[in-house]
Amino acid sequence: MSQTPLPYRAHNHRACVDQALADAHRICNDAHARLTPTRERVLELIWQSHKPLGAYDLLGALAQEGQNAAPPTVYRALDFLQQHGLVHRIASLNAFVGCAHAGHRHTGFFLICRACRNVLELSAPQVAAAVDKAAQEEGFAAEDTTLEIAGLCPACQRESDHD
Amino acid sequence: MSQTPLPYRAHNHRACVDQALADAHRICNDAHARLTPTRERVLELIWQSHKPLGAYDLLGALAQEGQNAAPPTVYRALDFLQQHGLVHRIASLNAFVGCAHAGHRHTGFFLICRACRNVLELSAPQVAAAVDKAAQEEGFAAEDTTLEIAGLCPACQRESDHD
DNA sequence: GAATGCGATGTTATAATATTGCGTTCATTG
DNA sequence: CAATGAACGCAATATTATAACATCGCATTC
Repeated sequence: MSQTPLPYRAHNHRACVDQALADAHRICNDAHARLTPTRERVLELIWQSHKPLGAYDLLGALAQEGQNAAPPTVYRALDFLQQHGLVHRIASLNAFVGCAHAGHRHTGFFLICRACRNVLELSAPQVAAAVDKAAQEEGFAAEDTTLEIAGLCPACQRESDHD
Repeated sequence: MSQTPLPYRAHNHRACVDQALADAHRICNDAHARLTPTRERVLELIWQSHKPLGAYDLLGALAQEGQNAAPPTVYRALDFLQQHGLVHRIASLNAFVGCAHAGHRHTGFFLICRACRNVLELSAPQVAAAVDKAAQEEGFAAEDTTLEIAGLCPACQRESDHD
């Protein structure tokens, strides 16, 4: 784990995918959950892309590989992966990304570049704390937080300066 | 209808809807935008419900009133209302709510009760600040923030205690 | 008053996303 | 090995959203 490489930073992508898969195996093993071939393949596709993938993107990729998959196949795999904290759903995009902190408790939080479509997952305790505090002041019992920030990543800001 | 409680607080609902419509008229007037009958009716339906309404809920309501509306009619009205800050889209629900702070600059932020489905919109500067800070630390230029918190409102927490 | 431009609306079709239900297969365990 | 339950295949359908193009009404201008 540690040192998780990020979209905005060059990294050895193959290694990063392998690491994610290895983590997933470990996590599922510990949870007595079955990381079946389809589930693993879906997770791998998501990590390979490193950008949010829609369910039907995944479906298309599986179809190309000869797996005769229907929508439920993909949605079930995604449900499983979400339940085990291996992927996140980005509500504002109807798409899925690999979880950068699988296995850790965290309130994820996403920076979504509208230009290059990369997504950076942060785990910012001070943000989570501010949110919890605001909720508590209303007597609200928070269970699940969706926090997605669209904008421009550093690289794409430079790009748009050139115009 | 009647007596639909404003999220977590009793209030005169008819007056609350009227107020929202009056505000909307003023805001559109100031912006030289046309709050046409369909747009106004959609906004009114949203406020009357006081809970998130889906586009097809609205479509159904319009149909019942004899308006022969197709999906684009509703989506266009919703686009207009969003652009003028009169409604918000709740990404995690694919639904729409009236904006509680129309006309004010704000980064909205929603507490969504999973039991009664009421939504409370907050404008919490300290949360917005924490989010901006975290984004800036990554060099990310934030443009649009989606912050939606699902959980249980105070009333529904008491309900579930009774079980 | 005809011509023009333009925002709003109507209409049809279709795209994109997601779920239900049911029967079958397969791994595990007793 | 039989029973169990999770996972999967498959067909159909539900839900959410957009594209493309025609039309209407109204203000401006000639």
